[in-house]
Amino acid sequence: MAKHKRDAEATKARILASAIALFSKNGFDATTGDDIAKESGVNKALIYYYFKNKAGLYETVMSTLFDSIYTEVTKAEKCCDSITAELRAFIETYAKYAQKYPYFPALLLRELSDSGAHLPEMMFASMRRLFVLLSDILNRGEKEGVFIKSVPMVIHFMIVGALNLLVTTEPLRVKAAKEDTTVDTCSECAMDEIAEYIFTTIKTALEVK
Amino acid sequence: MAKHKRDAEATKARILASAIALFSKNGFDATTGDDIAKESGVNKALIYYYFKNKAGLYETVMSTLFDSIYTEVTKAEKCCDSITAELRAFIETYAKYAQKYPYFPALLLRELSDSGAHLPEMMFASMRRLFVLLSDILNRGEKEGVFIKSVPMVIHFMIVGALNLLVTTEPLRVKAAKEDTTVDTCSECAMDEIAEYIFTTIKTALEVK
Amino acid sequence: MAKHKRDAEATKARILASAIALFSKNGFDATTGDDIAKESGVNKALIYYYFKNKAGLYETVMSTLFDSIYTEVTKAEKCCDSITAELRAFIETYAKYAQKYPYFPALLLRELSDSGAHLPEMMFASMRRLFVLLSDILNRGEKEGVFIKSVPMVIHFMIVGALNLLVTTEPLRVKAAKEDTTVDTCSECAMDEIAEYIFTTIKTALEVK
Amino acid sequence: MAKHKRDAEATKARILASAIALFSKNGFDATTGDDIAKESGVNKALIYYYFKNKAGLYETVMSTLFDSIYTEVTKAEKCCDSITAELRAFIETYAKYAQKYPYFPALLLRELSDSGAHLPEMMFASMRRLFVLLSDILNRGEKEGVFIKSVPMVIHFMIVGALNLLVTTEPLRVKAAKEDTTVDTCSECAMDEIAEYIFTTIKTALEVK
DNA sequence: CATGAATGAGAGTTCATTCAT
DNA sequence: AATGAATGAACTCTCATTCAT
Repeated sequence: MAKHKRDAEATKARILASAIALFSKNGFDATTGDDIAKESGVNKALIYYYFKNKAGLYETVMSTLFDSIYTEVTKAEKCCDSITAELRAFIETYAKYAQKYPYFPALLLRELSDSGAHLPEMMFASMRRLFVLLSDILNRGEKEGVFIKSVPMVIHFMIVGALNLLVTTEPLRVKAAKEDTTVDTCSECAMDEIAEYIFTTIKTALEVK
Repeated sequence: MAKHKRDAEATKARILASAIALFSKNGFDATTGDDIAKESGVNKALIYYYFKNKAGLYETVMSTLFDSIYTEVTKAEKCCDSITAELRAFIETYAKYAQKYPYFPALLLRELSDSGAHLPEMMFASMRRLFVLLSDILNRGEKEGVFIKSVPMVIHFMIVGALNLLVTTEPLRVKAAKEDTTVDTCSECAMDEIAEYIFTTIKTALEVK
Repeated sequence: MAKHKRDAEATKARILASAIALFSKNGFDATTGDDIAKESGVNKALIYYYFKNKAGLYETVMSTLFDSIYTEVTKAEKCCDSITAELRAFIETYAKYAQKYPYFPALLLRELSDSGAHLPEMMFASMRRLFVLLSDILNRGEKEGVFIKSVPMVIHFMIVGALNLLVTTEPLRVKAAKEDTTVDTCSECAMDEIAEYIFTTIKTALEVK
Repeated sequence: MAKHKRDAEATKARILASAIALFSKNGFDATTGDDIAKESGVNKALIYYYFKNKAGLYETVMSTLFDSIYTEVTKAEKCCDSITAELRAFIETYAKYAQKYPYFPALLLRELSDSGAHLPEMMFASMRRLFVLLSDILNRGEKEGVFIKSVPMVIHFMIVGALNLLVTTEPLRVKAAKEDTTVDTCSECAMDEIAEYIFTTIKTALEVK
């Protein structure tokens, strides 16, 4: 009779995993409680038991993802001996993450396109933490005479904006390439090549000659 | 309430204007027919009379905006005598447009974050036209020996991605600046300064020395 | 500019014709003003100009049909020299009419299945007139010693009920015949053969031997 | 209002019962979800919880009724020792059923008047099963030399058509009797008398003399 | 006579959420 | 911890009908 063993943590995790997948595929509004229940194989009411309500579940989803990317980027950054290498690590890691969890850029864009209306504090803080990481690299570079004086916020958005768009538009770009071969939409570029190219571009622009 | 004047074009335009505003503020799902009717002061059924259904209205909204930006960018580009000036015009005009219609980047991001699931053909075509414009500038620059060989798609997304994010995150960045003064989120940067800075950055990266 | 000549009668007739066709195909509820307007090529508002409202149009449709069948049956009946021939004429004419205007039985059944809730007086009177015709035949036959004493209402419904059902179920019976050849659904019976068979059956049952 | 007991079967049955009553009184289109909800005392959304949608509920209603009548007629038929008695049992049972569930003929007529446009397979099959029953009686009668060769489909419709019309028109006939006493609309005939009369008529017509 | 524009009322359906077990 | 039953509030869309020209 008992369909599922009474393992609170496991159940909660299953709900969360399904929620991540569905929210990123369809967005907040288009994802229903029934969808999540079905996908995770639990009863709908359990979602409310564990996460209070839909918004609460969404918050948890977003924090989980942000924490995860922050952790990875921080880790990657440490193991470098030059500022330039740190910059490359930042871009590479973000790119890898965006590729590994392709739903993350989608969620991020969606969230930002709301002007952060629903953006809870925790998410907001997580986003800032990521920016501070890059900002710090650029500032140290400037002090050490490696980089010229820059506007980190803009550089950050050039990197992150480009990576997010490249990931989310991939299917579109492939489609475009098939329909019109005269325009190169970078439909066959690998993510690490792209990351390297962005790194080179930014480096060229900022480097003290 | 006030029975309305029987001016089809005006009424249709009022509906469209309200729809642009509301879709961009709240997105497709969170904008209801009642919202649009109230905002535009018309009877809800009229929306269906003129636009068949909600999706039809949305499509019209998006095409209108894309046509509009394409027209503006094309116009601006013509009046230049150097390739570099053309690049500057492209970036400046896009920035101006994003500022003039702050809902546009929001809608664009939202649409792209769907991987073009709902993206109708017309919108897709419009997006590509815009990219072709920049791609052409970069390619001509390369031929004339002004620019090094580049990957236009990535450059395009660095420009457009940054501008979109800067516009949509503005309120967030202002908020962040108030809470934490140690990190500069470019909260007081003017849009034309930002455009100029992005132009300089890209130019520096691409210019043949 | 003027799409249609201003011929009141013609326009009214076009509306009526379309209404007959559509009401019979889809019933009262499922037929919309827009349907009728489109089918008849006139503006929707004109329907209200000529027929007050949807119910009014429906009434007119039904009276028109009933008058028409009553006229035909009366005409047919006159040209006979024996009571039995009159009975045959009644059945034959009803059958012919039902075949010629296959929507009529449909409308009639639909109307009756409402227990006459919407049935306006005029229609009710028309229906009764038809029955009186048959009732009179049977009564005279009884007086003249040709027919046994009968219950005209039941005989009437045996005739009319069978004919109506045979007409309306024709497509169904054809379909059934294709799917299962072991049961004969009279799918290839001609309407006049059916009429003759019903006549024979009733005659055999009522005839004084 | 009164929060309801959590008895799924009972609730479902209440919805079904109300739906049977309302669909037959007002037809498919004129019966609203609100009507059914109110009549059955449940929340409107529950209808969709149990029956998916309005059409699904309708289908269930029709199958229920058809199954029920088929069961009754089959049962009645078994307990007879002569073919003639079987015929009588068929007619009597159908008449009884039509009287017991006066909405059934109404629904049937309505459904047929659509030429089976919405008629789902199950209903179609049920209708055929009923006819096969009568067809079998007549064929066996013919083989045994009791009945002359007949056209079962027409006989079936004479019986069923008459019974359906007599039940559904009852209020109309009573009304007619009050308004005009010169025409006998069988307004005081009992259903079993009518059934007996139809049986006698058909028997007289088909019997080998 | 004829039309396009406009409206109000309601219909079917969905969904986040809660209750009872 | 887990579930099926139940609810209320919305939401999209339709349609009969009327208004203004």
